[in-house]
Amino acid sequence: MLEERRLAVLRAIVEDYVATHEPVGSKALVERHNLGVSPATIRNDMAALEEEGFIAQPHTSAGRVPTDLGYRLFVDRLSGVKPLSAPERRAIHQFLDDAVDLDDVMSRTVRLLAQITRQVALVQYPSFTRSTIRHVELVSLSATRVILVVIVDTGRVEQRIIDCPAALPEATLADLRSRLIVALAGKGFADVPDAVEDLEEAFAADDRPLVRAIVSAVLETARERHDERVVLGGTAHLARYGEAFPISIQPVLEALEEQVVLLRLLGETTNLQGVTVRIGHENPVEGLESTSVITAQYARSDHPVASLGIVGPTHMDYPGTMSAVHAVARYVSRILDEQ
Amino acid sequence: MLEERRLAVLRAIVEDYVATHEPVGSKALVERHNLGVSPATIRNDMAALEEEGFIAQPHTSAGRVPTDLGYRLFVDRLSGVKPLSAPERRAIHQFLDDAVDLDDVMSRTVRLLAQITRQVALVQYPSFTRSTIRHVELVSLSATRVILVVIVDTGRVEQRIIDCPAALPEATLADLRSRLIVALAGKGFADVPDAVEDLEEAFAADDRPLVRAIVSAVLETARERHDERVVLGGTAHLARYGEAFPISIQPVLEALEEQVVLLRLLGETTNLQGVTVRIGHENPVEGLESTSVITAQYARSDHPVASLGIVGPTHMDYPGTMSAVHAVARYVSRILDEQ
DNA sequence: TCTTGGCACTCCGCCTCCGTGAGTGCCAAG
DNA sequence: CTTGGCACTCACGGAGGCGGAGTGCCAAGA
Repeated sequence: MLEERRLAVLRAIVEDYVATHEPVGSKALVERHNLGVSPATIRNDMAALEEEGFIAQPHTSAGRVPTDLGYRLFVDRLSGVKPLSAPERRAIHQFLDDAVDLDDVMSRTVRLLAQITRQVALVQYPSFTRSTIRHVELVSLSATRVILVVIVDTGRVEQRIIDCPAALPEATLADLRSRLIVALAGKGFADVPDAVEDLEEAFAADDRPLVRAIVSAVLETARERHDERVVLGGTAHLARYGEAFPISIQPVLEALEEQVVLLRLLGETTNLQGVTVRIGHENPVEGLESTSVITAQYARSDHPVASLGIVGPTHMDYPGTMSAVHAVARYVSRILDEQ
Repeated sequence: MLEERRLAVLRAIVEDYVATHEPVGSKALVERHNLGVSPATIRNDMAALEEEGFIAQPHTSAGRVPTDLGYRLFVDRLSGVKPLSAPERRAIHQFLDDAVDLDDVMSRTVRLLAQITRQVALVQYPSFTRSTIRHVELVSLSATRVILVVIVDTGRVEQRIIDCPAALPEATLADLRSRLIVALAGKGFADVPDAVEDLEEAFAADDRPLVRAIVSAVLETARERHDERVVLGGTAHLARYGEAFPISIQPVLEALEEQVVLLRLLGETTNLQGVTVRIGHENPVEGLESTSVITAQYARSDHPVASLGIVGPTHMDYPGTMSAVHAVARYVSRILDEQ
């Protein structure tokens, strides 16, 4: 009961601070939320909460501001699920249903997510490594150049141009193509090395260097996490918080320019009801200490294939943003299944 | 002689303002540049320059700041070419020589350009419409689904999945594939409609709906300026100018999110020694009134295929940035020719 | 043991005021 | 046309002075 009110106070502080971006005091708190006690009582609770590290004062005789720990507790135990508004649902449908191909789905998703959350949005392309190969094609461009095309069940297509060490007979190419298809179709990317291992032996000694060149290109395509492509959108939202943003937005923009960083943000997804929240210093990335990242995985045929999410200031509307991210991820999964 | 000194004064004002980002006064001017006359004389020149609209005062009794018109005159008549420094040249080589494929060239170029100019960089993918088709491939995924792959001489590969109205016999597909290759190889995209026009007639009536579906996909690929893809980098540089940036960076970030806007910026390239400069209000885009855009075309086999460039505040180092953009464009052309 | 009103205290934010100095325009003399 | 002199303007920065929001503590009441 005592403990309970303290949590209610923390919740109220988070909600008010997110709404106003200003330190919140005891008096304002009892006025806006009917807590049924006096400001003095609240002050006692606040002192306790501060002692425990959930809130802090920017300076003496100012109101309180939630700490990262405070937001964490809020997200874990205090925030209910805020259902999306009807217009938001409609926006999701309208936006994504018109997508014509995978590129389109990805770019529409990132714009959609940025728009409804009013934050920076990240969307990762379906991962190769978690997908299966649908088809492999070899097309000769010239005597010594071949283009390798790999088609994956999520709709992704990856190509790579191969320079052969010597002229490549059409017959050999045709043979290799059909063998590759047999060896790889339906396989996951992790299985590629095993699948192509013995391929070379089926060919005459003369052809082997050529075959080897092509096989190694296939292997590289599988190994190289070329797949891990992330699209970014809504960076303009960062500039919305003039001085209100804890620090300069420059380090944030810099961090977001690095594909590696984006992957790291989306990568480590520990599932909490499908949505992961990383708050402030919990982020594994330098420059994003004063931002929170909310991500969710999306799936194809119930197998997770990649993640999407948003980056925003720690003082964001967690319930609303979490359900938006969740909803978009689910809807993207549905779109992928339809195709 | 009189006219000449006035221009020298304008040049000095632009140079000082670009260096300091602070309004420049008559006294500081004679101190830093040896103009051989007294501040009072400079003041007369300044009054004349202001009258003509080349400079302005932020407020009474402040120094002068160049106007868009002033920068324009500076760029057109006053700025010499500033050669790149050795480290910059080296950076260009190191950065771009390692590129393995077109995607890699594009992403390296945008990072390079952002790094050496310290501005936001834009790089457009080689345009389909200005390229010729090297190869066309049709691969069946299932009975009714085919993937169309178009390979272009700049190294770009575009694919599209086609849903056929009925099952597609392998023989028909093979026939169509070879006819398409004959009809399209070596053609420019503008010629595609003519080239495929009569294709349908070679097939049996039963097959025609299928053929038509595929041909129209080919046409769409050619028509749709899907090609016009632009990559963006270095947005963090926008945040460098804290309050120094004329206005908020938000509208700039917003404008740069729109692919259409990026294309417009890169599109209208009126050649001035290979480099185009658009200053402040000369920009055809809302939100970029206080930025300048510097672009250059790059080529493959001496035919321009696309543009690249940078966006920065109007008070930028024009000579240095122009030669950087120019140099990178030329080097990208060279890389494309090598492949 | 918890709650509450009272009270003194702190300190940020904001306003005003004023001095300083950089910069200007004008003018008359060279 | 150039130059030094001069009066004028105005942004900027620091000092000072409130006002008010917010706190912590305490003693009394439930």
